[in-house]
Amino acid sequence: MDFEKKIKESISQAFTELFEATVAAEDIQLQPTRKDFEGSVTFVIFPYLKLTRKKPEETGQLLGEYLVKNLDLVTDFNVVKGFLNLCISEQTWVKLFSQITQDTNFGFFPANGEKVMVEYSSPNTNKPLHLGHLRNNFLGYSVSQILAANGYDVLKVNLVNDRGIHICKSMVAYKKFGNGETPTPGRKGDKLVGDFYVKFDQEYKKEIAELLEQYKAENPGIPEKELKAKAEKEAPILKEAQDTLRKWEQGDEATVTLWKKMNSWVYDGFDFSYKLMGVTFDKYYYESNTYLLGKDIVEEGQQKGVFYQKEDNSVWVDLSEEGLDEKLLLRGDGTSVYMTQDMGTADLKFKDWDMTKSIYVVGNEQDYHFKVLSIIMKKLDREYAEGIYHLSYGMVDLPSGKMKSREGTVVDADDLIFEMIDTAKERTATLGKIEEFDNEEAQALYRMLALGALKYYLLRVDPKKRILFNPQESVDFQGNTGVYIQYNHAKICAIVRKAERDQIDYSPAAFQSVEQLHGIEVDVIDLLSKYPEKIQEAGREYAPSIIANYAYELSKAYSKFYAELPIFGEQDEAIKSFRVALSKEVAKTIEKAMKLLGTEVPERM
RNA sequence: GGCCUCGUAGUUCAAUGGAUAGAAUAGGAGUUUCCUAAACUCUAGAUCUAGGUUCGAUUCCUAGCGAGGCCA
Repeated sequence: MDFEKKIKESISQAFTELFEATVAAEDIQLQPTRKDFEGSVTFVIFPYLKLTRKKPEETGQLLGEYLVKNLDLVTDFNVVKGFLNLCISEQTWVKLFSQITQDTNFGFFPANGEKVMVEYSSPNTNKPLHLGHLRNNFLGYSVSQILAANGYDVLKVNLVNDRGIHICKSMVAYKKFGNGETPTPGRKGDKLVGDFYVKFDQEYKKEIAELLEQYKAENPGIPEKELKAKAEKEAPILKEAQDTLRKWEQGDEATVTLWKKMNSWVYDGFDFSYKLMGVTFDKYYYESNTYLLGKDIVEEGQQKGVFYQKEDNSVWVDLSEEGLDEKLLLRGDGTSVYMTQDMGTADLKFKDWDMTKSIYVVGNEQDYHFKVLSIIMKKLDREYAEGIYHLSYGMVDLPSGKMKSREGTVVDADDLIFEMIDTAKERTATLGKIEEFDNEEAQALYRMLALGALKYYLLRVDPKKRILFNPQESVDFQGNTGVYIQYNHAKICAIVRKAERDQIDYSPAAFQSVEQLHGIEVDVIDLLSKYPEKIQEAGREYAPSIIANYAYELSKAYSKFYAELPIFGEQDEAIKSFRVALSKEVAKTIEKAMKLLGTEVPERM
């Protein structure tokens, strides 16, 4: 912010002149003044007492006097203990606000020439998307938007886990029980395939139980645990799935054809869900193309002496220097592990997109995995390794505990969104504010509100923390919610429409003469001016929650302004113009911030 | 067992080492001849425990307790 820089410079100057001490302007930290005290900006004196060799109150007094004398924009000050609170002139606020309104790129940073890749979603193709995926998708999409606003060239990618034993399980169950079923409008492809995955598990459990009885009869005296483990390995349907996987790897035509068919059903289902939730990707990767990558890197690591081979030919990396243990990179029989693949994919990504940062939006159960991946790529001197960042997020749990797709306790993504849309519809109907909407407009609004509520709910929380989701009461439409923010936008749109109708000029020229501001107006300008900092902070921390909380704070400040101060009832034309302009700027900022969260805002609601 | 993350009002979330720990919700009390009451105002309510570093700790360090996760 412009005037804060001036204050810092002046404080630095004051230290030289008053105390013969050197304090660099850029090292000086200012913070917002607490609401209970007079002033807008606060300088904390405590850390400098050794330099000034005076009591905090005295130091504050001297600095305060200096600033008032030397800086026009500081009109007054007060000192409370070690805190110097500064009052900023109202002309300064009006000027600052006027600059903001004229900056068409406010909150967007120019291209910085750096590329970044954000990998998110990364679903398995054996089941539909659920609540946990929603958190992932919203986070990934939002972080991409935030980084783009910070000037990065962002590529959003989805690495689909389309092969492996899980999809083979669905295939086996489909072959056995599918009767040639195909997706229908009422049963999307991902749901259909997911149902067969569940069916597989049911059959598998049945077979285990049967086998266990048989083994128990045959082997009296052997502990049940052992027998059960054996049954789990020997169940015919599992064998069949493993056999299917082998056939797939050998390129067996019938197997590959069925695999392709079932996956294509799933992709159609996912496309629908992604569209519904409003997320997009620039590029897809498929594990069926990447799962064999990485073996050459293992070799490279051995040659460089970073990895080593054990007697059974397995390859390992020793991470004890980093406080971790040894990690397997290639099995004795030469087959890959997940890490092998991820190493290969990391190189592939870099070849495709030459990025300085590579963000992986993946749940926190993989913290260890990504820690290791990042260390390994550094050991291999990959230039992008420093930029690897695991955006780790906590699970979304239900009151009943963890969601388990096999046990049917998942909250399905589509279902949840549709329920939210219904809730939005009901609430809107109760309020009866949109009678003039046609059906299409109404549907668009319901969707906007539903997704606004849901996205805000999942994004306002620090990603690291796990979320307890109570389907009955969690996502609200009142209070600290996405809908509250959207509501403020709609209210402002009504103001702006009226201003246009009344032909009110709210350009800077019309309000530059304003000399007196209400405290709430200063608060709103102050918040508006902080928008760019918040964008930077959110980009630095990969934290949409910072944007979400900011959007709420701004809305709340505006709401208070709206309730307490008249706009069109104001007699002074300049003030009236100013208040319209202030409203308009808040709406613009809300819209921008919400867009970074992947959320749209309505003009009426 | 080893390692990682989290622990703040009844509940869901905030707080670059700064002042009297903010919101929302649920509870209590109010506000609509005035621009959208999905709102606003007032009220009551919390830092897991014990040490340490610091002028100052929700924040950093150590130990413990509790929740979740990862690795065998």
